[in-house]
Amino acid sequence: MSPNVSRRQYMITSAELRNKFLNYFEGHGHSIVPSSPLVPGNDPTLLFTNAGMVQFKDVFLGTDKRSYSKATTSQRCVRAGGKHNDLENVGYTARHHTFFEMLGNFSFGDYFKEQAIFYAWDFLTEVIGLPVDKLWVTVYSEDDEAADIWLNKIGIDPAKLTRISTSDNFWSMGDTGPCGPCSEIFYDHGPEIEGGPPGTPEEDGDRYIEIWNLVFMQYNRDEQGTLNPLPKPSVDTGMGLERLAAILQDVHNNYDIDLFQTLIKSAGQLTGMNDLENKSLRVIADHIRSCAFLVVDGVLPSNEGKGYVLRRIIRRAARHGHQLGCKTPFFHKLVATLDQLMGEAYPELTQCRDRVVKVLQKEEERFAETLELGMGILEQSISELSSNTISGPVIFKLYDTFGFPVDLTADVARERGLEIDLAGFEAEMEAQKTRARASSQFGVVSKKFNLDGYIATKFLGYDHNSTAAKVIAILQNDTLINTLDNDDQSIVVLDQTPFYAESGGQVGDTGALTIGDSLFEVSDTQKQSGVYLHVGQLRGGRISVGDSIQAEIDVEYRQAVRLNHSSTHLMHEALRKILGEHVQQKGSLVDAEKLRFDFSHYQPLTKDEITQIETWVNDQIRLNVPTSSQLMNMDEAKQTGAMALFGEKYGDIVRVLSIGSDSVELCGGTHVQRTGDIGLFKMTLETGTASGVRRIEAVTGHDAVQRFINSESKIDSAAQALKSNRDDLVDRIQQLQASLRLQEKELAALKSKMASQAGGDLVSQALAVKGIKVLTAVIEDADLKTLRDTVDQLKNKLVAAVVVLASSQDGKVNIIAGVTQSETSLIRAGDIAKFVAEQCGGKGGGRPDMAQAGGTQPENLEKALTSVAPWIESQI
RNA sequence: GGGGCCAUAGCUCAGUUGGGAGAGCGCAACACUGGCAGUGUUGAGGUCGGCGGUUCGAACCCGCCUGGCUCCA
Repeated sequence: MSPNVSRRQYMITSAELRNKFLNYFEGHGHSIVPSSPLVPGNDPTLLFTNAGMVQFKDVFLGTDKRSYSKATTSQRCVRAGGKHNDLENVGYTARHHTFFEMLGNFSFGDYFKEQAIFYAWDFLTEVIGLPVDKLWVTVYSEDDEAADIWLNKIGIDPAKLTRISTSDNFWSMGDTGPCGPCSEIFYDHGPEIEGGPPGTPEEDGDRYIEIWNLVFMQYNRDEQGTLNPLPKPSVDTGMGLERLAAILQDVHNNYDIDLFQTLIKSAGQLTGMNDLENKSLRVIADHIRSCAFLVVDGVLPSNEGKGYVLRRIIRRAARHGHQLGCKTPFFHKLVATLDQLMGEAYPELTQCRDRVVKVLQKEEERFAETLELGMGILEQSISELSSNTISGPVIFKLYDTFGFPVDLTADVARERGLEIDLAGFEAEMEAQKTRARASSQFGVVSKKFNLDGYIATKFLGYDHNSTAAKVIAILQNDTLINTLDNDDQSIVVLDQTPFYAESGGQVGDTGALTIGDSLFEVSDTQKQSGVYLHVGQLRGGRISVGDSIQAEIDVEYRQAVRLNHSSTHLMHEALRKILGEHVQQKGSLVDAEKLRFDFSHYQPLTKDEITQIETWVNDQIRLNVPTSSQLMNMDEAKQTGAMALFGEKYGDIVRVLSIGSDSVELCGGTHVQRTGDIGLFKMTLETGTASGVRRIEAVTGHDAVQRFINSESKIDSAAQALKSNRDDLVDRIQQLQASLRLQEKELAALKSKMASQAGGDLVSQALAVKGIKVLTAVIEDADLKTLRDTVDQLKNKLVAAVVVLASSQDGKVNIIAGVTQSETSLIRAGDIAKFVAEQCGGKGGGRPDMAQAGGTQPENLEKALTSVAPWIESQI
């Protein structure tokens, strides 16, 4: 194809462009490597994959080898948050995205500068036919080699080559390691758009857009900052698919390319928004890509780390839909469109499609509730605003209480032209952190002791309950002592021990250290850099450093802990089997009384799920299979498929524990020998601790049996008390409740009827005061509601009247005063009620036509009622 | 582990100086209609999550508990 072919002659789609790129480099001997997941496999410093080279990092560093020396990828990337890509901007600018695809070619010690530059130029000008005069090139100021290739081998116009001396054109992975100069290719969108060429003061304008960055890794920077030439220089390039597509489709804004337009159209249909230029549609179109792929790559919405980023993006999309008037979940429905657009290039999306839809929908539904609530509160706060700034406390409350993300508050503020007090918000946040820290005190051994010079304690507790050991050190009040002879809390360090120190959620052992008649009671065991700390008190005698003592754990206590710990593993497996593979341990506590397990799951467990889990675990117990543990290195452990905890640090040698038919986990804890030892497993609690995290507590063994016996006995007692049997118990209770309710209702009806009769008799007793009938009376044993009903009836019968009825019960007086509607302008019921109540030692109030009062002096009631008529006469 | 918010009719929710438990939808009966849809009339349906406290009086104020949500650690 000639370089001068007009772009307008054909329209290349994003998908075609992606293929053209990969095919071009495959044709030049590159291996097409699939995009790696968005969650980087072994790089904890990186939140998400944000460039094509991430999956090759170890190859560039030389610690990983591949079967190929040239590769090409279309890498999915996420950038959300951080200084380079503020989530707030996405959708409002032409080129900010949370998700984008990076096209790249890589040479691992194969070709270098000349070939890399040739490929780039050849692809741009020959394969996809960009006009030469539209391209602009930069090189690092000191990179004469690259400049020479551009000018003399490629033959570009010297006026269109800029030497840049800033770090923009010198790339490095970190403070040390591979680094080198870059050469960037820019595209000129034309003079009608503002901005100058790279290197000029106007370069930040939108006219010249960087499309391809070629990184030439040729140095290794050592710790002194010296650049040493690499024996095999490498190449890493990256080109944004969306930017390139925009150029080829003759549009200036990335959101105008085919891929986004299809998504925007879909989003428009789903939200009922016809204006396809609407910014919210762009936000949604952008966000569906990052959200869908994050879920594909195993991220679930949560309140921290990666999950929190995902949740914020989903919720931002949801809010923009909401803003368009779409009040029901819609976002997840876009997955279908996205799958059509990108499923072919990323088959993992198609595979996980149903799960992605489910996760997004769930989060949308959950957010819809808090959104509605939060928006209402925000609207109200804004309407009450005295300045043009939303205060820190208000932002914080929205965030803290309703989970209403700060960037959404900022969005709303921007739309209304309001400022937000971010500093105030941060202050509130800091206060909350301080509060949380202050109240989460650690146990006795919170302090770090200086234990340098002590060798790690030898742990014998997997096979022994007791052992002889030598006292290495004794600590009391944070100081080392030689001899312990008082009963203040102390810490004893031994050379070897059967005591398990708290770790992996399992509590430390308790027990005793003895020598002769001396006894040290161990109440807790902790460890610090391999040194075991036996925490406890001396109960007699004395213990000195150097003593040979007998260390013995509390066997019963440990056994209870073992049952709970092994059950935790079985339950973890059950959760994954029954709820799904997304279940991940978020926290675990195992002590002698119970086990507690926090895990990621997006909704409360149903009764049925709980039953299934309990059944599965108890089935495993009855299988009574032996457990096994093996020490092996990490690579071997991975091959066994053992489950490791994300974010947990493991040593080189790990302990792989198999329990029951399927559970294999890395675990240093103590466990039963056979599953049957557990005896019985029963869940006692299922609750939530944070968004997306559920907590289960359960009991096992003796405690579980005891619980069962207690429950049985309670059921029997209840059945007996209700003169029923176990099977009919629930029916019987419902029956009794129904009959009780019926009787209460009959009683109320009866009371009302009696009052009405009593009231009828009273009509004739009304006095006439200045044309108003005044009626006062005591109705014995009438409650407030009865009095009220009677007053209403009397008002109806007497037409223009004041009615005061009262009753006394239990040393208290109830008073109801009523005034017919037309007389309320003359006298108010509230005043009458107050007048009467005050004479009976009480207070009262209410509406003009009806008021209610009470007092504590029934003996004064008669007199007070008699005084009503003269009082009214004096008032009107 | 420490905070915050929420719980009112079958459903969605309203309910402020503490003083008569409400609306819409749904449900039932009746009327108009050949029938359905529809319309109208009437009605049933509530331990205001539970327990305790303050008060003459609590859906409302206070404390504890249960459940859900949410933030921090």
